[in-house]
Amino acid sequence: MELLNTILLGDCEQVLQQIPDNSIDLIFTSPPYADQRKNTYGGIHPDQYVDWFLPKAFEMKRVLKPSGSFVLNIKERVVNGERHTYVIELILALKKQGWFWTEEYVWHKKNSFPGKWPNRFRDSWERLLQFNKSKDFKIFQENVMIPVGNWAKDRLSNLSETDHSRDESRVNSGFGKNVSNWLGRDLVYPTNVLYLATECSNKNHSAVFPIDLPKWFIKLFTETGDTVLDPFAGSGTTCLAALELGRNFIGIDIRNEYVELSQQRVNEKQLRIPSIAEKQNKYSS
Amino acid sequence: MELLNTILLGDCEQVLQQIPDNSIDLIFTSPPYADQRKNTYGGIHPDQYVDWFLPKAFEMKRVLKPSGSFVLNIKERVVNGERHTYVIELILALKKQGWFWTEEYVWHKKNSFPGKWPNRFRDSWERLLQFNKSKDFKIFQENVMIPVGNWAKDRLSNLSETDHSRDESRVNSGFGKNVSNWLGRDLVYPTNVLYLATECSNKNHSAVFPIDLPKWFIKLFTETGDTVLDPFAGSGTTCLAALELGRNFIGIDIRNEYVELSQQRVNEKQLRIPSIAEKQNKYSS
DNA sequence: GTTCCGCATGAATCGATAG
DNA sequence: ACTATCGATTCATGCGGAA
Repeated sequence: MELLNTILLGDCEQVLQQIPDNSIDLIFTSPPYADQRKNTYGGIHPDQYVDWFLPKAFEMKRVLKPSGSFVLNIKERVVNGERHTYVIELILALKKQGWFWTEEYVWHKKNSFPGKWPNRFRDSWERLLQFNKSKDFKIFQENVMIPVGNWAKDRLSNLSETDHSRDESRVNSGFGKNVSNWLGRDLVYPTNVLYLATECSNKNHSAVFPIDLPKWFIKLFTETGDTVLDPFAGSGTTCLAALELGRNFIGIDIRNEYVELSQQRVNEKQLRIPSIAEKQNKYSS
Repeated sequence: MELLNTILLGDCEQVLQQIPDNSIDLIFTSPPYADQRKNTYGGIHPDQYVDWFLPKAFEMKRVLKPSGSFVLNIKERVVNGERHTYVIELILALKKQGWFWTEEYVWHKKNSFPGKWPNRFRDSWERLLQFNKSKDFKIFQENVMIPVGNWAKDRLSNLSETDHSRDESRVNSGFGKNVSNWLGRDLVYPTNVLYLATECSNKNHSAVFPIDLPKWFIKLFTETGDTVLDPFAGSGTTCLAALELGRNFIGIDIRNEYVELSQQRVNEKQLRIPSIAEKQNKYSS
């Protein structure tokens, strides 16, 4: 498939039609949040969000393998003093479309957006909704195992560590660590809460989620050589994660500048790490 | 009101009718989870959960003051390999009943229930749904402020500290700490994720949530002398929390052995801490 | 090379002001 | 009255520059 390892320009509802049935192993995406990035994305009104999303989800369901998973990163915004219901309505609508709602993971954000309001605190978590076509989906739980809880203790006793102050501790689900360093230690399974920080000090592009987020689900739900799709690719973080893990990727975005940015980030990565580029060639057709 | 500071026996749908309109400042409760505690509570089938809950919520809405809040601790269970939708359907139904869905807090459990399943990880979080009758509800955000985030940094640079390994730091929302120790330090507001442990070492009763959970919301949404209601009191943790914080409480449970247990726990607390008992007398009518 | 400090930067929300 | 825009608020992170 010549679409592999490219970023495609257009509305995913149309672009997805180029992709064959049952050809994708994992869809990981963070769609534009309702009415949120009005300036850059057109802005979907909360009341119309479900109707806007459903036809796209229909195509996603078609291209996903029966063994594949669909992970949706989303959070409803506050409208008129209360949480809007478009996300939970979307869950019900996707079920009606034939998806199984397998699980709801939580991304507990280390650094949430600051602010103070009279009736609420800072929003420090987002949903990661897992949907499946079949109850018999691929999963590789061992791939995301983490060192047993007392790692912070070991680390802090080693005084040569640079930044004692950053306590990633037991709530950290093993992100950003080279797990191979922990071979020989006891590994345990993580939970359905992922505790990690947003990457906010980016130079040009503002990734809305850290790369460790798609990486975690790519490791959990796919094998080397599988294909990952992000129909709302944005700055291309999902594609980059797939590339770094030796998976194929397909990205789609409706905004030309983001397609170019994603392609550029991916190209840089391929050049910078030849071993990955070689791997990549091996798996692309 | 002679009902104050008692645990009442019966189905809350009926018992609540004894309570006057607009007389409760906070409802904090963890209702029986669908089909979960079948042996001890009768067990409500997931598909009937909303219908079962709604008439009770109607009475709760009647007794709650317009300035009050209703906090519902709940989590949907897995049915047939996927998350059941009764909780999100309940949110929609409560909105239709006239409640505002102000916020969804997350309880991120430090120590979640152990176990291993082939298609999911341990469930490490629960929902804390905040509903209101009015958008102009009482809230005292200062009461739950926590020490500023660089706690770990300050602490770790002080090498005389005994327990470096206890990095509860910023994800800990101040639970279990005596905040008065932090006077003079900078305090910041917490987020909408509460990170605390379950209490697993109970003697006779199995509390489904730690006492710090109701305490946090009692401090946030009520003042001394206000009245807290738990219509599914269970082992009485909410009532105990209210008592310890100098609030009045009303507990309701349908199971006689739990009413007795709650009453016993409350009595012990009143005897053990005379100052609280005195306060209590002052505020009960 | 390390450590420390300062600073910009966010999937935000509310209330006031302006059209 | 209803919608659109703008300023104030707030804090963990990661970067760069300085000691």
